[in-house]
Amino acid sequence: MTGLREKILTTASNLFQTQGINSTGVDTIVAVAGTTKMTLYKYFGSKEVLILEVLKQGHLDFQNWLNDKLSNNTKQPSEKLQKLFDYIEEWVTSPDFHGVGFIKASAEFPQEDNPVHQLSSQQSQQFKQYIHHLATEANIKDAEGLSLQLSLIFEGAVQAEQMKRGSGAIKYAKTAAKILIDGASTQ
Amino acid sequence: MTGLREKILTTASNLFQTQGINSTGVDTIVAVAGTTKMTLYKYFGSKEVLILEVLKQGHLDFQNWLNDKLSNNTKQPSEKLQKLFDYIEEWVTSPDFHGVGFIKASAEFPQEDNPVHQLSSQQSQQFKQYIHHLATEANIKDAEGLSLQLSLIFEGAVQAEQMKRGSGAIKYAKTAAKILIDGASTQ
DNA sequence: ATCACTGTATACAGATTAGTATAATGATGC
DNA sequence: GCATCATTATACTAATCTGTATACAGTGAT
Repeated sequence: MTGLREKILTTASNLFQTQGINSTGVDTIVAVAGTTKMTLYKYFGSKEVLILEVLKQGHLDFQNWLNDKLSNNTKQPSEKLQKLFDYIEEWVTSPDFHGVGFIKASAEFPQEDNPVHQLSSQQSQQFKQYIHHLATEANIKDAEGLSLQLSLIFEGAVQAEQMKRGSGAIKYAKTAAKILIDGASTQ
Repeated sequence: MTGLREKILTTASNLFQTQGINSTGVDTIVAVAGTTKMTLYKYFGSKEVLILEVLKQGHLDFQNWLNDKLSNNTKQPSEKLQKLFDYIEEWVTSPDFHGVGFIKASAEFPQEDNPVHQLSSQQSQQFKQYIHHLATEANIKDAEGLSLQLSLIFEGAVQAEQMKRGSGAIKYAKTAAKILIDGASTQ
């Protein structure tokens, strides 16, 4: 049971979030994680691989958490959509919230042929599709439009919350989501 | 009439947008701008100063453009709010749109004590206040809430449009804005 | 005890970065 | 013709970065 790989992953995730990805050197990561570069490069062949793994892990954690919450606490499909932003608020305001990786990563790696950009773009679409899935299950007519709008609000709120913690942006995002969902439901 | 300072500014702005700020070296900027580092450092004391000037210029350009559009094409205050996102769409889809600086900058410089982060955070707030001003003039009751929601949608749409050009995100943002404005108006 | 394995420690290579020092160029005005 | 000024060209420093090479320490199994 090594645990070192995970230690490096979470350390890198935190540093990327607080210092930025490009501004965080490999030396800093191993120093904070309490290991050496040799070990890091054994588990992750390059810094780029490490970045990709951090993104994958963060996305997986979020999706699993959200899916569990919705599965356990709601029964009807329409309820899932309604409560979506309640759980997003819970996630964003939780003390161990360390940002949404793909939003920052796409800003730091804007070139479309870059693997990091491609993964974060893909994750962004994946999240939008998840909302789309919830919307169609809830019998929303314009599921495509609503899911795009809700993902816009999500990204905007996370961006705002990242920019200034405790700004309350997520609260207004929640009410905006409710309005848009109601509007799309009675159509 | 030098023009060199402006040439460096616009070149840097384009490169920051397409390649990222941290990924764009000073050597690249002067090479593309067709000048030398000596000249760049004469006009801008450091790369950080250059970044700040690029942000200031971009924000100024956007605000002037938007303000002129609203002043010339609308008469009643409520009309301004209604047409806000029409002009934002025009701005975002224009061929010389090179992104919204403060959104990317805050992602690349997440540390709150960083001057670049502070400026971009300040510009984000300034834009929100501008919407707040439009909302109060239009006699919106919860102007604070609506302006926050609209700025969320704005940032989300720009983020999405930056991530994938021509994604159509701005179209759905526009209808979302209309719904939220109407909801806040009849309250 | 020896072997295999994981991780440490440290030094280094090679590339890239921001920023500076110095000399040369070219145009303008007097 | 001469001085002034902005700009260029080029070389350099010093720091930082990713990634690697090498020698060493500890641990567990047989």
